[in-house]
Amino acid sequence: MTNQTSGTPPRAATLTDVARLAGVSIATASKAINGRDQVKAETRLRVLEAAERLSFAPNALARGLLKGRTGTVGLLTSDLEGRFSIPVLMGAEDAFGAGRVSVFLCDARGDAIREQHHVRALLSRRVDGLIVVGSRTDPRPPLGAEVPVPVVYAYAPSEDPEDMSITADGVGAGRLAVEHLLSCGRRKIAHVSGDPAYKAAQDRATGAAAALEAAGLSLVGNQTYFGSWSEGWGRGAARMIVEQHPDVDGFFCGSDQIARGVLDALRELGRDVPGDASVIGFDNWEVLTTNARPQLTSVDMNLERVGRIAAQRLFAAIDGTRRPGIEELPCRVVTRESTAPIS
Amino acid sequence: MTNQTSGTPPRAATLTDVARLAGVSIATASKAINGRDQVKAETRLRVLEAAERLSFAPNALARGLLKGRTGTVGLLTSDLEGRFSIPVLMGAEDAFGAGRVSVFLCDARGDAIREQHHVRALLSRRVDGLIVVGSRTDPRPPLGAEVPVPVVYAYAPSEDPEDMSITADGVGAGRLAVEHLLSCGRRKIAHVSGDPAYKAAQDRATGAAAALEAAGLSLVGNQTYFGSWSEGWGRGAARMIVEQHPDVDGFFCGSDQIARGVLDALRELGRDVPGDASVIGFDNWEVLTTNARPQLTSVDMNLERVGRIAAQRLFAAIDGTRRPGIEELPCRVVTRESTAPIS
DNA sequence: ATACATTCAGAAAACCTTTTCGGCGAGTTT
DNA sequence: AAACTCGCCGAAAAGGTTTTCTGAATGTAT
Repeated sequence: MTNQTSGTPPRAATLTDVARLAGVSIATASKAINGRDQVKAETRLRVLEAAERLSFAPNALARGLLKGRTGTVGLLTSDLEGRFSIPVLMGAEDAFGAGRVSVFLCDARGDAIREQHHVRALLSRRVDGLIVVGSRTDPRPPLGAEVPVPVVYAYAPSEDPEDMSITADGVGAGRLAVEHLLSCGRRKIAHVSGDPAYKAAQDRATGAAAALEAAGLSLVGNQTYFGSWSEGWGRGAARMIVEQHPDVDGFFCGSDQIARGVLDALRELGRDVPGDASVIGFDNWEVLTTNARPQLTSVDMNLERVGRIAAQRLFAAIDGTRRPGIEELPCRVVTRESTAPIS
Repeated sequence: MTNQTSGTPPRAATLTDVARLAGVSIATASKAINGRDQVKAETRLRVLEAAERLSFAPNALARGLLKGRTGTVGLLTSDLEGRFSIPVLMGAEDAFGAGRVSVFLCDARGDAIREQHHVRALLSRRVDGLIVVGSRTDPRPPLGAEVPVPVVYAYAPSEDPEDMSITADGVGAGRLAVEHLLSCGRRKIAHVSGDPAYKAAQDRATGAAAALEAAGLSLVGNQTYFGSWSEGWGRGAARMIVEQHPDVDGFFCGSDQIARGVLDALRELGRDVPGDASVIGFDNWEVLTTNARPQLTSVDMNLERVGRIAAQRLFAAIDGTRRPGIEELPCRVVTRESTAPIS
């Protein structure tokens, strides 16, 4: 009999069972198990043995009911599909797991109604706090004032500056990327980005322009080439730029997909990377960066860290230390073969 | 005042509050809210109004404690990193969300110790059931007989045939892929796969061989070309195969990454796809398939469906209807530009 | 007017744990 | 021997909900 349909008791062991088996009261059993004093060493041992024998696990519901804290949090994501939520979620899950907190996962799939529904369900389960994970860095409407527990917004900050938000520093990322290209000796740098409706795209462009200006330079073509976040756009943009500005020697791409397209186009145009031009991508998406030819340098937003910090802020808020405002975490450049000093 | 630090009561409304406001007993309030009879229509209305005013949400902990059912399940994944767990997880979350069940997410990161720890935590929270999601189709050791709630294994089946497992039909998938190539009129079909240590790789090879045999054919080179799941291997394998078997006209690839490599190599060798050869990938990973040139036909394992069905089976088991055994769900071919009848 | 059925509201128990407080017995002091 | 102190255990309450059962009030039949 390997499964639970057979003889095993359908009911999990309770403290009463343990106490009875150990021959003590439930009060004593509780104290023994929770390491309180007021209990003789020998008695404690008896209780612990009994608990072991019954594989007793204290009922977290009862405990939560009593203490007013459940040790659970809600993780509300707007789309699991996209690749940005997942790392944030992993970071948060990681941080909570270490703190004996369990995580409720809800996917609202970008639907406000569903989101409200999930919030209600989570509150009814008496979560101690909430993390709301978005898929873009554009600010989003807050959940509403009705929520009686602390809320932290991750990646997508809240529109309300009084809320707690953790996100990635897009402007800084743009600066970092360009500075990296500059440090490779590149001077004719083009910026191929995605949909200009994304705040992320605008921020990076701002940072890139700032870094160039600080070096007394400006973008090739005096503009950011906005388009879509796809390989196809990367290919098209690269061809166009090379034709119009044959002296281009650096590409800052808004995503790794775009960068893959740029790399492909450059190869087909007979331009060597990184010999003739350096290319840096964005997102540091392993499957794209390490399989590229050459392997792609990319900006990593440290999304797991965003998730971890969000978890920490939520912890603090639950303990009474609220720190309102938007916290922008720095990104980092992961260097691979596609960027190198001019040879 | 937009946040929860200010005036709002720190305590959520309770049934007692509602009852007091409505001027009835908590028993009556409970019955009114839960739609039981034994309550005059007019009274019910008063109670519901009061509940609304206080934005009352019944304490799920108390309810769970009382009824012995919490309406929660645990979703135990071995790695969130990999791209196979996520869709399964989404499917399950979807199915549960619709059934007013909340999901605890735990990532064991492939570590058995951490897994045990999470199982204990979940049992202590009195989940009604457990779904264990793996990242490979190789059977995995079961959780152990100690678990007093139903368990369903998803994607990675349990080694114990008495457990409930839902996975994808690898053999069938291999057959489907080859049949699709055959239906395009291809006769010289090569199979480029990944790490032969994966059961998935073996199963698909088995299915592919069977389908060819049924057509009186055999694989190009009379073997599956095993390697790694990477683009690099796809490129290398394609070059080798074209050299040794110039008449090859179909490639069944073990992953979309491999397929991308194959496509790249074929283009560089001057072979037109799908003119000279059809190429089919595996996993139907959007970012790879739709950005490929030409867009890549691929086998989709319907992983969301795997997750949904797992959730349904778990539901049934919780309600007492256990259905032991491994259930292999069919895959499907998603046709794009890279496969077409010989022109 | 009496016996009875019917409708609706409330009291109380149960779920399981934690914590406070009272009490009992043993050992110590004078 | 009396008065203490100290260490250890158990009774009981609290937390919020659901459900059963009792009881009160009203309406109906005789």
